[in-house]
Amino acid sequence: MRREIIEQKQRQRAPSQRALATRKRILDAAEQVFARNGFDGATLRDIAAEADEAVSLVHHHGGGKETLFRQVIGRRAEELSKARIQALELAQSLSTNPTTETILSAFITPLLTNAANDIGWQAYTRLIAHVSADERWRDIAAELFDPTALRFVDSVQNATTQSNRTAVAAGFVYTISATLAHIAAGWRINALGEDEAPQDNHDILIAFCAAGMNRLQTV
Amino acid sequence: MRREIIEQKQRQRAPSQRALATRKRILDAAEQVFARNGFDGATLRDIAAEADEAVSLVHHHGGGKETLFRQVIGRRAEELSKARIQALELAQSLSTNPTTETILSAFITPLLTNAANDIGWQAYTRLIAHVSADERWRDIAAELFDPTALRFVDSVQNATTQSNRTAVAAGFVYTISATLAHIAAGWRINALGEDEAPQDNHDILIAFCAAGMNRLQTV
DNA sequence: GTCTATAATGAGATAGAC
DNA sequence: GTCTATCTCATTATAGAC
Repeated sequence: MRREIIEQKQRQRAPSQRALATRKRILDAAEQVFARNGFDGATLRDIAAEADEAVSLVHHHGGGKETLFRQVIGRRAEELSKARIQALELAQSLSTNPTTETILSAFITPLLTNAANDIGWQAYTRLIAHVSADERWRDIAAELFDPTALRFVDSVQNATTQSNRTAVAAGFVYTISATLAHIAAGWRINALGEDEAPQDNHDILIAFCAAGMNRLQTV
Repeated sequence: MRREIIEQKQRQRAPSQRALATRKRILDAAEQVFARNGFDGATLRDIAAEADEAVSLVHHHGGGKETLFRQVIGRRAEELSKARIQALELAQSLSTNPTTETILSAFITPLLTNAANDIGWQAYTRLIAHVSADERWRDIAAELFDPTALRFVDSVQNATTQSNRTAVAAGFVYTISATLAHIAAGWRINALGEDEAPQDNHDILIAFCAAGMNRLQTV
């Protein structure tokens, strides 16, 4: 019947459980491989192997390499932003003037906590590092991460009574950068610390960044 | 004559001026392209186009993609290390107890000054960022950058009378990370600062990192 | 949706004349 | 050293049977 055909175009049949599971496994695999090798270093074959699926299925669910990358980035972005905003609002409800340290902690801790417990989030963190470091993904950062980041920059500017907004923004980018190094460059910290202890201490990171921020008041 | 053939193997004819110039142009081009696109994103064809040379010449002088990459990294490493050590020793000669800020400035300023005046050094800075962020180049960092970095970690540990060496190493890695962000992520700083002014202020960076370091005394 | 097969492209590397 | 031509392989992407 004609009508059925038209309806199919408008509202496709809901995906089966198996299809959804396949799709999830492909996105999970892509997350791992992109995080490990970067966008250019990753291949659809690697991803297919990691997911134990056919290459063409990766293409089918992913919609091409770049679309797949953007899907993977987008998948956890909203959850992360919500957790950050929620932590910020909690801090603001507890004090009318939260400290710089408290604000930065609200930004950093949700990501670090997720990453500590879940290899997917751990990979996602490295993905954010790739996006943050490569201007080619500027639009992704602008769409998915900047709105939240701007709220935090506002709050920090408020907390430090800093009139130079660009300085605050710079400090915030340094903070983001240090956070990603904290997670992804543990090998370098161990090399320079001449120590095998993989000390994953959030407090050191947050103290470092908050002190740096506060110092900018007087620059 | 047999003897001539043997001599050729031992001591090859010195390269011509033209060959040296070609080689330099290829290394310069590789520096730009690797910095722009990363190791995986760069192609020998891009490099050849940038150098305006044949692809096979890139291969000839570069010795393959990875060797070329290592050559480019190695080319400026010694000069950078010397400038850093020299700045450190100067600071130490002026004061028996140089401040954290002075020490970090000795590490950061040579690179930033070079990068401000020379597009080759600017590209090189982004290359260091790639090497620092990717564990796959761990051996390069260990060989070319860690010896100098270790001297600075020692000095900072001394200046901050910090017993927890891993904390100092962590702070130092955060500092390196922030420095690279300072140079490579100006676009992000502008986005979050809601400002077009490309404020390249070294003082902000150094103040931020030194304050962060000093804060670690009490963590 | 799934899978096999294959197209189409672009990559790094090399051969050999000059 | 230089340059043209080419090899070989891995890549993304698609076609079409089930």
